[in-house]
Amino acid sequence: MAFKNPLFTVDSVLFTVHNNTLKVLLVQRAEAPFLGQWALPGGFVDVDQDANTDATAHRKLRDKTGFTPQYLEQLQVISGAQRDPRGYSVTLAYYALVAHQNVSPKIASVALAQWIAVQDLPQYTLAFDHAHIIALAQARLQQKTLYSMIPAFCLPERFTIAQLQQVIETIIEKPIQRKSLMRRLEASDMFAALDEKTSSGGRLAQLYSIKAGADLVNFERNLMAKDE
Amino acid sequence: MAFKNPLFTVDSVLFTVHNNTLKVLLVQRAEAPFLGQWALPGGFVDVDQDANTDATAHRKLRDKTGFTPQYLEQLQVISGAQRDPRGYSVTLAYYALVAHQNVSPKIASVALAQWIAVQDLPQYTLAFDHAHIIALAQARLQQKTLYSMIPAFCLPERFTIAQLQQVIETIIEKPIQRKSLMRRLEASDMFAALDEKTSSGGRLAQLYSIKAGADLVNFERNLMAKDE
DNA sequence: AGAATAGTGTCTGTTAGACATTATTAA
DNA sequence: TTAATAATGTCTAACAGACACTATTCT
Repeated sequence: MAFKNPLFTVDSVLFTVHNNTLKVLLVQRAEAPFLGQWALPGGFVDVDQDANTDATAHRKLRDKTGFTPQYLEQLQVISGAQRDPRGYSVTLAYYALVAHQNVSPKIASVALAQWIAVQDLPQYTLAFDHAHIIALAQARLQQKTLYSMIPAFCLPERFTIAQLQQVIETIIEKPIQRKSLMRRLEASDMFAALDEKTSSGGRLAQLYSIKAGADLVNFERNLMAKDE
Repeated sequence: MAFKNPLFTVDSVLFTVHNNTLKVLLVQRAEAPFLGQWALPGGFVDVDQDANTDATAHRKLRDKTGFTPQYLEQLQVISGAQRDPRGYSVTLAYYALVAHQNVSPKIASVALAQWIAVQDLPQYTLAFDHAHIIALAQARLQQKTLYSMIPAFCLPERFTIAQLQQVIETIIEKPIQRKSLMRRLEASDMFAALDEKTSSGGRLAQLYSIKAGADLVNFERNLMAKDE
């Protein structure tokens, strides 16, 4: 076979929500090209270690955060001759979600990894076309938030409806009706109401958790069909 | 970098609808492994010819059909050590749509390519995990048919609502309401009513075509939310 | 006229949006 | 008691499903 095999890498856009801000995990590149610049965590498939590319994405994230994300899904492949100075490259991008407090301590200990607010990204120069990949991932996350409970994977194990609402509103950058959220939470059958409530300044709030082994439910309609 | 680069290939699941049957284009493999068996059209990226992997998919389909599909979209990456006897492999699968009469004559002249009804696939032994990839593509096509006009890309340039309805019902394997389809056709603004009608046994039917440069519209709800 | 197919009118069902009302807690 | 937050009740809006009805064409 006379074909030059293009470079194949796996990169992940790991999101979290903290302080009503959507953040993405970036690492400082330790080698050329783009040495020292911020980039998505990722790298080459290790054919001896990784059962498949999902395993590659998980392994690379674990190396940087010490943790496995609560949600991980393929985004898309980006490819071309110009996007990597080393030559023609093919990158499989994933996007992932994690609760902020799950990884926060670990991150702090790795000086080369850092959460950066998506809204601040214009102030950074990212390696490769990683800014573009993050934009694709954000758009996909926003879209999926309209028809699923995917934002629940940004929350700690026990959480309130108000917390879920906050995370959703942070992701889609629009307010939603609490009532609509409660209806969906009920209908999805993904969550269990715990025998516990939590104090929040007024009436105690019911705590929920994701049922063990619950699949992500897709609703038949989107929230917020209207533009504002 | 000490990593063995895995094999990277691009394969496409090209669908069409003919005689109320969903069909997929398969080609007979001309080389080992799986020599002579039916497989998806695809192959290696040619870094000198292909601007990106989309171009690879297009080129491979053009080689087999002489035509460019009306619609082409990434499906997902499938990877692992066991799926190709030559070793660890990574395949980017696309799915694509074309109007049957656009490629039919060309196919006939290429003995190595053939349309096979999806419902007949259990009778065939496909190369690699291509049967699995086709199943993934079919599921995605069905899902997307519920919230977009994607089936329009299986139709000739000028078509009637009845034809569109037939194609949709073939893809999702369920009947839909003609009225609902008309409402969506109107709302989507993707189609132009031509100054022409066509005879079909009764009242003449309005002909439509996809507006030049029209983007595929996504609706806010799915059709057929109910299971039957 | 009658059969066949195209297109419309309109009522129902479901679920999201809006927002008022009630419930519960801490200070 | 008051402020704050949680939860519910309920009306409206949008749009898909159902299906009757009208329109147009051919034989």
